[in-house]
Amino acid sequence: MGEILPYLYLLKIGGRYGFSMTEQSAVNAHQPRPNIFDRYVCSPTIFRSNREILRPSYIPSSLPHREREIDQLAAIISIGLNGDRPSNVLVFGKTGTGKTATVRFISNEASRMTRERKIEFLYVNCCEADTNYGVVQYMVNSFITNPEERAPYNGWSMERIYTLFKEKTEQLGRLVVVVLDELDRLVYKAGDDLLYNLSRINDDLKNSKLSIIGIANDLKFTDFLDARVRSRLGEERIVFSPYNAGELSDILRDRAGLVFQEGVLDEDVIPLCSALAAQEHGDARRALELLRVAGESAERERRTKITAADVYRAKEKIELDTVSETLRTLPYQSKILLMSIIIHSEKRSMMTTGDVYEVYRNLCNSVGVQPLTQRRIGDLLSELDMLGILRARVRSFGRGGRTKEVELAVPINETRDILAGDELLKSYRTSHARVQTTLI
DNA sequence: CATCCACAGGAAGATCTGGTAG
DNA sequence: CTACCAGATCTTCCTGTGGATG
Repeated sequence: MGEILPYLYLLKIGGRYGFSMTEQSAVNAHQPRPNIFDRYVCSPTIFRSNREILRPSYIPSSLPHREREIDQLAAIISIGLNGDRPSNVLVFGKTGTGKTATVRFISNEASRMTRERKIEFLYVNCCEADTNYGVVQYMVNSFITNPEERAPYNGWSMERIYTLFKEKTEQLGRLVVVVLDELDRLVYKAGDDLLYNLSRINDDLKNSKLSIIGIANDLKFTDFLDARVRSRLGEERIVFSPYNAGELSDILRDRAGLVFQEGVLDEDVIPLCSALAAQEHGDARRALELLRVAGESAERERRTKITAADVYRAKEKIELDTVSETLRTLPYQSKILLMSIIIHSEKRSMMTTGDVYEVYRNLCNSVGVQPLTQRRIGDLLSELDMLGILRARVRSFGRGGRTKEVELAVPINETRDILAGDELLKSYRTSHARVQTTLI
């Protein structure tokens, strides 16, 4: 019998609580006695239509400053409308440069081009389906309408699910364009086996053809591909450059016109959102988010104007929300580790892997959890560094050895509070005093 | 200039999870 | 029930190393 690890159960607690109020729930609000939601369901003073238009999932009817890229991609895909197989394409660009929007735009256009659909687009986000099996399973299931026939999340062999995918593609009898968004993530995590198979699938297909559009942030990910895969996949390349502040302003103005009531935006709001987002590698997604959150905060306070101050506040809110969401969804062991770092930070802000590990072991003991090995903790520290929660850099102290120097990169008190909101708190509160004494 | 500390971090493989299939 | 699957997580074992120090 395997040992039961207690953290598996404790981990379940403290999940996500964020309920978002939908437009529909507002409809049921008129009742004889005052409803608690009344004061939130105010008259439309700020937003005039669906604020979803400001979310990244929304595909607008035109994409300003992406005409060249749209042309390039359309030229490639149009080959498919004549019954031939378009080249595989790799699309590169930083987050929020309009890669996904452009590809989706093209796929929408291609789909309504002819009455009988000649091209079937399969969109897969490789962040959500982030394993080879996961991607194929997702693609197979998007062919299947009957829920009882859907492929399971696990249990099947890779070969079985891949064969089914080939069969389904073949049955379709037309061009299938597979869009693999965030492809670099998949390759880093799961290698290029799937790409190898997909890129030569046409050898086995008679009635159908398959093309691949790979979307990636990182230009260098192709270095990790097998040479054959690299040449087959990168038949065409399109690079999206970041938007500059002026271009971001155009995008924001377009969308703001659709979403906001006339005259609610102070004139410096859009330039400010654009400037802030331009600092972050021209991320349109960020610019739109700033605008939306600023609008929501003005609405909540029942004001009729959105000001620059709202934008600055939105910026802070977004940053804080991102961090606290990351903290809340951390695995249990990482939370214990982070708590150890906080405990140590109260004495000294800089620490080495060895320091952290000692505190961590003590904390595990007092909480009653089996501690992980130092090797593993080293990896977890690197993960927390990647998430931006820590700063961990490798440093040599000569004869003092070579180690990671670790420092907390988020505010200590807020972080402790968020971690303490978890079940961990109960153990931590009771054990805190003991841990403190064992440290000295 | 060799030594040596305190790890870093790669490789391989064990263990566990949540499933299918016979 | 057993055999098997993919993937996540973690351990064991290992070689490598920057630079202060004797």
